[in-house]
Amino acid sequence: MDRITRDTVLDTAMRLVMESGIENLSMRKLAAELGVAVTSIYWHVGNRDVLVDQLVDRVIADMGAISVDGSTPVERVVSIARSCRRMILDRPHLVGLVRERGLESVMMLPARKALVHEMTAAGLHGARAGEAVQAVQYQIAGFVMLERALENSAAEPPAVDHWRGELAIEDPELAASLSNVTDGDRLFVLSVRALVESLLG
Amino acid sequence: MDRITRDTVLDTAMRLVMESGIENLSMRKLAAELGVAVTSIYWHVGNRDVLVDQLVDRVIADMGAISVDGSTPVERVVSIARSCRRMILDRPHLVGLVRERGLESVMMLPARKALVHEMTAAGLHGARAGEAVQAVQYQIAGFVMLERALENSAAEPPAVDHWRGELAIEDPELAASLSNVTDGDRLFVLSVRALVESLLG
DNA sequence: GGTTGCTCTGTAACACTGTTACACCGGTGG
DNA sequence: CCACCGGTGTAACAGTGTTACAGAGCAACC
Repeated sequence: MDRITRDTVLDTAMRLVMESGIENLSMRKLAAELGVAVTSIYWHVGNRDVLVDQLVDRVIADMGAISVDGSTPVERVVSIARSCRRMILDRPHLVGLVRERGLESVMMLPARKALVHEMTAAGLHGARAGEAVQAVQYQIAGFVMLERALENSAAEPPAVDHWRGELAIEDPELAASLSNVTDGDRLFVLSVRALVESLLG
Repeated sequence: MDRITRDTVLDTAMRLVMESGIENLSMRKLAAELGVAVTSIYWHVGNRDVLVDQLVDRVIADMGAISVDGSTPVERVVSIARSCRRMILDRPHLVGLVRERGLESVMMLPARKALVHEMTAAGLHGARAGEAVQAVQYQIAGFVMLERALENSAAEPPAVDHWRGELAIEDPELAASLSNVTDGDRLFVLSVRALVESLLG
């Protein structure tokens, strides 16, 4: 009946993903939502993989520039990391998308340019600067991915208690700090600042 | 024909996972490998989810104690982190297993006890020590998860070149250091050492 | 007008996946 | 003998990605 376009397909797919996540997006559901047969989608986008790739591209493309502020180099890098983390967490479907397609590296790209700039401005050059950039990138992306994974599994604690009993911490404040659900932003900033202070010092 | 046991099911499942990964483990393949109908597996283990949970438990259980050496506190924590990373990377199927079941937290448990010990021995107490332990744990688990994800997608680079051209780095050595495939162990040790030196300093 | 050719859509199928209702078979206890 | 129960098999349900094939609609050319 009504003709569909590659763009309308991507629009609807994006909407479905934002509503119920990538794990609930199927070609048949997408076709039904468009009021069309499955084959039309395949004709327009080709594949489920390229469909998801296109969605990743869209999300990446509409990520605004990351903000950099702070007077000291450390504070500027920390602000880059924070901005990057917020950007990713503000798009909850992004992590699922890149994970399904193995495109985790694109999550590290936004910060790359700004980090290179700050590192060289802070006096690092050559391989030293490259390693510093990569270290911070890995910390940002790794932290965010892990954070998202943990928040999904926080409801059902793991069945393995092999380790819980072995801890036997005498320091009550330390034990409380470990058993508390972590304040993500606080731990993130603390970690990044510690890392960067050491890399730049 | 031949009776099967919960243990034989788990043994065979573990073997199949080690051979071709969790993503290629299906109840029917497992049943065929056991020479039995699917329903028998369901009778013995109940579910696919509990099956995977059992496999995770097995892998976790056979992880030996992590080794701690080094004279300074920093070196000892770094050695803990390295040992933990090796333990995870030596079990390539582990990451897939915990990821499928959302049990990423179990990957951080082995290091917990040793890290608490070292942090308190280094003079940290209370919430400070707790935050330090969590920071290092997040860095270890996040780094390893990201590392594994990136090595799988290294073959097919992402289709997004929005950022590649924007970089325009003048420092050739820096550019080379960023485009090179990263030496995982080197970057990992460098990052952990930087983080820990700052946390303990 | 008739015919060809291209774009796009629909039907129906293939080969999978996890899961389960139900029948059956063999042994053990009453 | 018979009933029960642990364990197995058959066959199905609902869902997934993907595709071979047939057909509509429309433009262009003879």
